[in-house]
Amino acid sequence: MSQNQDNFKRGTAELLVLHLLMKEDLYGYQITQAFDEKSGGVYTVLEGSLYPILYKLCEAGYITDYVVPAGKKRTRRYYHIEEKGRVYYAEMLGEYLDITEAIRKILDTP
Amino acid sequence: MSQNQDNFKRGTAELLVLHLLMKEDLYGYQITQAFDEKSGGVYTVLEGSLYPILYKLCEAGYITDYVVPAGKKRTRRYYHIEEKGRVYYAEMLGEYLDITEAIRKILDTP
DNA sequence: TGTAAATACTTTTTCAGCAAAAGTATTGTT
DNA sequence: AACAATACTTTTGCTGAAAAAGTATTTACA
Repeated sequence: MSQNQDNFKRGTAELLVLHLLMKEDLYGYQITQAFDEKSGGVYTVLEGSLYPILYKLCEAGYITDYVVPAGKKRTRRYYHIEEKGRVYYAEMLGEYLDITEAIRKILDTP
Repeated sequence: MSQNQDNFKRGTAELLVLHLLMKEDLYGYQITQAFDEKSGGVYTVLEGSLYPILYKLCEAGYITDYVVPAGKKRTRRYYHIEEKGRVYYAEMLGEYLDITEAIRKILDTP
């Protein structure tokens, strides 16, 4: 991934995580997979980026987490979006759409 | 402008500056005005962001500059895009479109 | 059965883009 | 005369994310 693309992605991982959690509870590793699959391998979220986002969203009360056993010793930490998080998501999506629309206007592409 | 929108804009100012210069030579202050007008006041580039971008593009050989008198003591420093810059712009635009398309897919919006 | 790949999560370091802010000076407007 | 707009410059600080390295479990397969 190029330096430019890293910049263009900035801030969107948080938006996209919330979006995915709108549909169902997911655990960390599953989220990285979803990014990869849905984007056709174009959008990657590294673990070092994803987990801090999840921790931050938890602390802010936008999402909550719970642990489910997976195997004998392994656990999966699922994340669940709260109502507060849904409100925040809607707000953030609006801001994203406003900016991309402004960029589209400056580029004057249809 | 919200913190989120600041993030969503990241890297796009450089792309948009090059885009504006594709049509005509412009000087710094004029570029900040163009961002404002074209985006309907939504996308602002502060001078502290714009000028470093222009200097960097000059150093990289993507654009060149020349000074034109404006009044008795004032000058305007115009920026002109070079062929190398047009190539870089096309590349950068492709990267921008690829990422926004990937985001659109993850958001699964039409 | 052993070992490599995939799954699952964590932490640390580093860096680039940009807002914010403050400064300098000229020109136009009222 | 005073204020707003024009024109450019420099400094400081913040933040998101890449990169990288680490730990451990489970599955696939040779």
